[in-house]
Amino acid sequence: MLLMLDLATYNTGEPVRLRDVAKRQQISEKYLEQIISLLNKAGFVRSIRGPQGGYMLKKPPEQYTVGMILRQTEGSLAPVVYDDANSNEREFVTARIWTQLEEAINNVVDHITLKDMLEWQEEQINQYII
Amino acid sequence: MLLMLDLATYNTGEPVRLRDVAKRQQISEKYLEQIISLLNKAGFVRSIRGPQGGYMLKKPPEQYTVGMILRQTEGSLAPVVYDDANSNEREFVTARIWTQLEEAINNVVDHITLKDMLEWQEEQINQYII
DNA sequence: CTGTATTCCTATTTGTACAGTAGGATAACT
DNA sequence: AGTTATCCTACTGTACAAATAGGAATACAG
Repeated sequence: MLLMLDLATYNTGEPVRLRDVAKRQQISEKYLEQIISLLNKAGFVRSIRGPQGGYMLKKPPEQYTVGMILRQTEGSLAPVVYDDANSNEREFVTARIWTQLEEAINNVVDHITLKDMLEWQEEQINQYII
Repeated sequence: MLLMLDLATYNTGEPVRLRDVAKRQQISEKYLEQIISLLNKAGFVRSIRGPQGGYMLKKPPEQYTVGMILRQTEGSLAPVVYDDANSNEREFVTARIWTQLEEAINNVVDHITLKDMLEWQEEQINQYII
């Protein structure tokens, strides 16, 4: 999440190195590698190898929702993965709760884009100035 | 959760033994002991020791929300516990997302009562008859 | 064409929270 | 007194995210 937000923040046309993201977000470079690998395979970012290489968002920030990103980097968004094989009588009622929760969660994360987050960052910076 | 639903289902005035809950819900009795201990300390159930003992809901099913129960049995409901100590600039934006998620989740679980779940159970049983 | 910077790949370790196990102490009914 | 149930506390297992580690592949710069 912070990784994608960082790429959006430095979305200048020049590729962004993981080393810089790691330094800014205080996350180990090795860990970022694994996360970005998923985002790369999902086609969310463009990677450029070698010196002056790095990563860039493929699309503008408003086209990435938090949901899209989390679904790639975490597995599912549901607090409990609903297992069809266990859909017996005993769990029918709890399954109904998980479904409602999943809908509520999706409704939040699918309506927040990277652009929204960039704007929140702006607001925060302005707070310090005033 | 299934434990409280079971107590609600067999809410006749007679105490319900954990052994019976364990058998019905296929959860180990020893595990149920630990869960009910939390619910007991929270004042949600009345316990009666000795032979013919067991547990009973203190209040009618419509006065227990899923949120109340989960907050006792699980720790917090938030997918990530928001740590004030880390509320620095870096996490300001993500904290805002967690807050929105928490609100959405609470909005779901605080509006489902044990009575609702009992009714869902009824619906399910009727399905099999028809 | 060589050296260096970066992504890429895969395996291993660690931390942690939830689920489950175990053994016995305490209380109350008959 | 003996049995039935709750009560208490400590330990074990397991699954998953977070983090670490070492090296292979690629591409630029001189």
